[in-house]
Amino acid sequence: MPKTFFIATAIDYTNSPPHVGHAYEKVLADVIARYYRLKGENVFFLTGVDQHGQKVQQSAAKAGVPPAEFVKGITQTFVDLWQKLDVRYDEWAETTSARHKKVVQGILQRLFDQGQIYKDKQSGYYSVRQEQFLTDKERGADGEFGPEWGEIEFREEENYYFKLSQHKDWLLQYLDNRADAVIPDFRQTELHNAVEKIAGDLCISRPKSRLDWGIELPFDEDFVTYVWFDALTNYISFAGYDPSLSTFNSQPSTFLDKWPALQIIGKDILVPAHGIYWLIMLHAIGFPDDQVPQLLVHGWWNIGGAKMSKSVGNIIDPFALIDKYGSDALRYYLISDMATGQDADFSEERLIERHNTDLANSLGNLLNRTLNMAHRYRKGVVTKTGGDSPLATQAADLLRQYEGAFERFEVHVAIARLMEFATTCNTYIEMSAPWKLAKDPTRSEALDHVLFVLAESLRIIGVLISPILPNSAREIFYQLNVPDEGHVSDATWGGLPDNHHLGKPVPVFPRIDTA
RNA sequence: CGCGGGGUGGAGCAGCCUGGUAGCUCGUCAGGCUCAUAACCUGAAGGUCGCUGGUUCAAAUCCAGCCCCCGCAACCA
Repeated sequence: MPKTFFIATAIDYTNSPPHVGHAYEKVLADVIARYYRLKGENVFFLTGVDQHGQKVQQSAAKAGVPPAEFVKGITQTFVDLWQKLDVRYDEWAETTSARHKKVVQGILQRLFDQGQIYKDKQSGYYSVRQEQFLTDKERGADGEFGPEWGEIEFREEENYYFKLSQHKDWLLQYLDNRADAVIPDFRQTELHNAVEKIAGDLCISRPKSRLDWGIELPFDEDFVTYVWFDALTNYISFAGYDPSLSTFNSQPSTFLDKWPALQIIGKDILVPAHGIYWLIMLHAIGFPDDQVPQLLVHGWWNIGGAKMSKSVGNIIDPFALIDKYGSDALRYYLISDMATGQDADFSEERLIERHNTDLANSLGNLLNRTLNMAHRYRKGVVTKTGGDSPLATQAADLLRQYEGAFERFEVHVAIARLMEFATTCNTYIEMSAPWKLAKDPTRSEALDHVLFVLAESLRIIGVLISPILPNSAREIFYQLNVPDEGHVSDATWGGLPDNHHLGKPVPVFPRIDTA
């Protein structure tokens, strides 16, 4: 059985509904997942929600409903969004599920038994409002804690700690030995620098007296697990990991077939959550180095150069965009207009521009004019002729560059190459001027050649654009009257049969009018 | 001396890892075409690739120093 390509996104926090940033990460994962499916690989795409924790407990209390009920409502908005955006995942992670709880507790118990978790007493200044201990890092320039922390009191509290610092050297060595542990590489540099500064251990519990919306520690019923061992564990608990089997190789084959994952996360949760805590957790429970997941770190959508944030109130609602422009238009904008790993600036005008320029004017119009000419001059039937076409060579180059870009997760580059090919086809039409050939009976074969070659080019574009625009690709196939292609090998020249009857042209990407 | 990112024609960006005539979209100007979604194609104007040094036959790209902008408490991808 072939190895499964496992791709996971961060799980979203169910404290508030999704914004366009959430949408980006899931669409990026979906596009990559669809690309691997197109390559014929088994794909396991995992995404979901993080439902526990303080903020949820607070928000629920504020809304006057129990946390479980509150979380259910927010979770549904995420599910609805993925449905609307055609994000097709294979497994859905919810941290309140019994299945997940069992794995979290199993892992905690094992680490506790191994002496990796210990109890300790912490005392210091504590912010009641923020529900956290404050360190000197939180002090302002004047040496005092600022008003944002509210009431400050001195407090003593017992908690459980995970021996994080014990694994620091391992993590440094792992990062040194694997250049692509984190993509892009500057993020790996950032992580490496952060790891070198690891000083203390990791607090992994909260006393129930101040937080009870979480998973109870298996060895102490007075505490719940704090976010790290709860949320991060989802990547293995929903993939079939069995915590009762202590060695990695004894894990069930359903798990071993999938793992390790490619994990897509935002730049804010690389350090320390995923880059440090998660990787060390896996190492501590016995995952060998070659089974440590690769982290693909993406940037942020800013608004006019400023960070998108609730407090500023510049959150972009993805539902409104889908209702206005459609799922494919939003998917196209998000994926094409951001260089993977970098930040980008979100603007609705830009979304419209990219849609009109690339999809309507270039690709959509190419399909439309090709089908129109085929119907006008040849009653919709295209005939194979001898002779090579420059487009065949270009298509082969395109495929090679497209695949190369995807292997590096530079989806924006793959899209750019696709659009360049569409432009090449448009230029080809100008050069060969089919409308002139049609008037000259002696050039009949040349006309057949041009029309056939264009239809074949469009078929290939349809295949290659399907991971990004699943719905539009289907429409393109329908109008070309070819099967809904399912494999990247269909993107090689020569797939279109002779005497092929093309469908009727209907604009696939109507221009978005702003006037 | 904290960490990281960015500084490329009027605007927005790619290229930088793996040095070799500076590319894309929008905008402007001129032309062409008429199959097409007022779409398409060609050409032109417009850039000291933040600054200063260095390496090299050759630097936007590598190295050093400097300047400016952004992010690194929380909400949060």
